[in-house]
Amino acid sequence: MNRNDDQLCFTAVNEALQVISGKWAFLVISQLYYDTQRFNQLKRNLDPISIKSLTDILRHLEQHQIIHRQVIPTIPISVEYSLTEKGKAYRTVLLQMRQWGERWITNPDE
Amino acid sequence: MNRNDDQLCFTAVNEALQVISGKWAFLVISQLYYDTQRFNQLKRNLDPISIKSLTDILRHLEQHQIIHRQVIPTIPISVEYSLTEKGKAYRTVLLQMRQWGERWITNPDE
DNA sequence: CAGGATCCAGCAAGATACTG
DNA sequence: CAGTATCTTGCTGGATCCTG
Repeated sequence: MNRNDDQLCFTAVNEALQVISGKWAFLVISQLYYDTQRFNQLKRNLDPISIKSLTDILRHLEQHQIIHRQVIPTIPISVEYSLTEKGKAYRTVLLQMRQWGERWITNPDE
Repeated sequence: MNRNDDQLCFTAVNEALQVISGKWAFLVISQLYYDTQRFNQLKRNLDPISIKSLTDILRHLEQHQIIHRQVIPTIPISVEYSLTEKGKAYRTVLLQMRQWGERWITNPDE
């Protein structure tokens, strides 16, 4: 590993940080990993999230192309949210966080 | 990779997220990776950070045992900040973020 | 040099009411 | 069902002044 491999690129890391900024982004991504979900389904699973917070974070993730929003023109309308490839790839970051967390929280003294 | 390897553990991931919450934590960790640094040295390198923001984030990282604070009783006093092992290990998370960022920002369409 | 204390603006996020 | 609109509050982060 040379110095370049080791350096952090501000732009790249910052983009990654913005994706999970806020209180709920990580949980939304977790929810969508295994299933496409509709709005109210997400709301139930993320209880006690407010409608506003949920819509805000969904818009945020959509702008960053982490999730895809598909409107299904039934009556009443329904909207499905799913992870994009970019969003699915983000899981490697979250898994690395989990690893670090487990290593240093569960067994902090080893 | 079985399902368990793939699942995100809320507590572990959340701890990892709290570490880099806020605007400056990531940059402080970057700064300290190669060198121990004193307060004003950090302040210069992180310009335009305010004194308050810097002290806040240093306290925050110290509480999470990411950095170590050592007072050196010279006159005037000087204080050295360095990464703990836990803090150094966090770099794997940031490097994973960099990788993801470079893959999906620099070449978003591949 | 390395902060502590105080004040304040701006944004995040919750509660509530309403709509196609 | 899936939101939008509005109001309100709590916290983040910057500016300024002060200190051992």
